[in-house]
Amino acid sequence: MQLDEAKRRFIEGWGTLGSAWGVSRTMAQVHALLLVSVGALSTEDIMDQLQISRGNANMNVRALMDWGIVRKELRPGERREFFSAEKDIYKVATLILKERRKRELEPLMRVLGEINQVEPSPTVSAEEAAAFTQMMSSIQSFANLADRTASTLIKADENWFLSTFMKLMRPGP
Amino acid sequence: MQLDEAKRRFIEGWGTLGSAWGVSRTMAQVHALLLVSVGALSTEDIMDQLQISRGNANMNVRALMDWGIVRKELRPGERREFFSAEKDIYKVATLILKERRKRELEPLMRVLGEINQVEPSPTVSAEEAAAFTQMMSSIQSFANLADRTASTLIKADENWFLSTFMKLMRPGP
DNA sequence: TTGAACTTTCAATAAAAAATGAAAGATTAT
DNA sequence: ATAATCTTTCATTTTTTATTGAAAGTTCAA
Repeated sequence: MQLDEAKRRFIEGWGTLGSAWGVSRTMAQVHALLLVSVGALSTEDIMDQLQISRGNANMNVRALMDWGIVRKELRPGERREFFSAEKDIYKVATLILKERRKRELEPLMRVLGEINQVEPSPTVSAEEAAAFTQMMSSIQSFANLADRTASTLIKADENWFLSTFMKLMRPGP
Repeated sequence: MQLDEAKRRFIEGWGTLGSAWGVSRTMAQVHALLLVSVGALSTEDIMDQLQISRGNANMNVRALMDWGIVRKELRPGERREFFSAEKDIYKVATLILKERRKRELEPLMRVLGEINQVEPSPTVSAEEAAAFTQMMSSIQSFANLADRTASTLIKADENWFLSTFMKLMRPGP
């Protein structure tokens, strides 16, 4: 396969994956494009290669910077900005984990904390209230597990990340 | 807080979480409703409680059954169907993991496998081709890690799931 | 200070995804 | 076989989300 064709396919596949995980297709494609580009790209480059508008390119590149997985690169004597992606895929995973934890896990835990005590009420059976409380507790415990696991992985360096996951996969003696 | 209000908030929160993870809001809400309901619910119950149409309720309940996290419950002498959710949250997590692995990880790995050899070409620098190949390899290695981790967790029983994650969080001596 | 080069914003538009509801399809009792 | 009851489908509509592009904003050199 030719390099261009391979890149095209990767960008498409990464976009599809992104949309399955709640990331907009274009944002994932911009990320993919930067991942497979050797140097940094300008907004214009991104517009050309993905056939998207200036506003769209700008918005998505900024979103990727918010996630911490794309950096702005300034060149002396150049007015315009260039962008490059973090190439270490374990670092990328860590940064994404960090951001999703903040954006999704934290709000969930807040809600769970707010609703875990239900007042006794004459119109509701004790059984029903108990079932609810138990379900909330078990979700809370799972969320806590996820939260602590995430924070451990986030703090860890890459080698530790890898080796710990390896242990998880093949629990040794 | 009253039980009804707490349920309402949970359903809303679960729906929001779902949409951040690429699951439609309504599908997540139907799941949440079944999670916090003591008995099984009929399609009509779901329509009433979530204020959605029959077609919508039916589609989402079937999707949840495809994921393996909701079961049909038939009652003797009743024509209509009732639905109930798997209440063990670790089991739910395992079933979701299993399905997402199949739907998203496998296609990604297939694409990566197809594009990892790029033909040498006179119009492309060796450096560029090498960078691409290296990036694809590193993503492949990460995908493999994720795949093997997922399959280990899927095969594991609940206690093992918990205890292994515990080890991951607090690596002991 | 002006204007050239670039970035950002945002109201309007387009595209994609989800929801509706009526009709068609099942299933069972009579 | 027919009717009653319930489920499924799917063309249409609605809602949500993403994209565009022109205008406004910024930065800097001259």
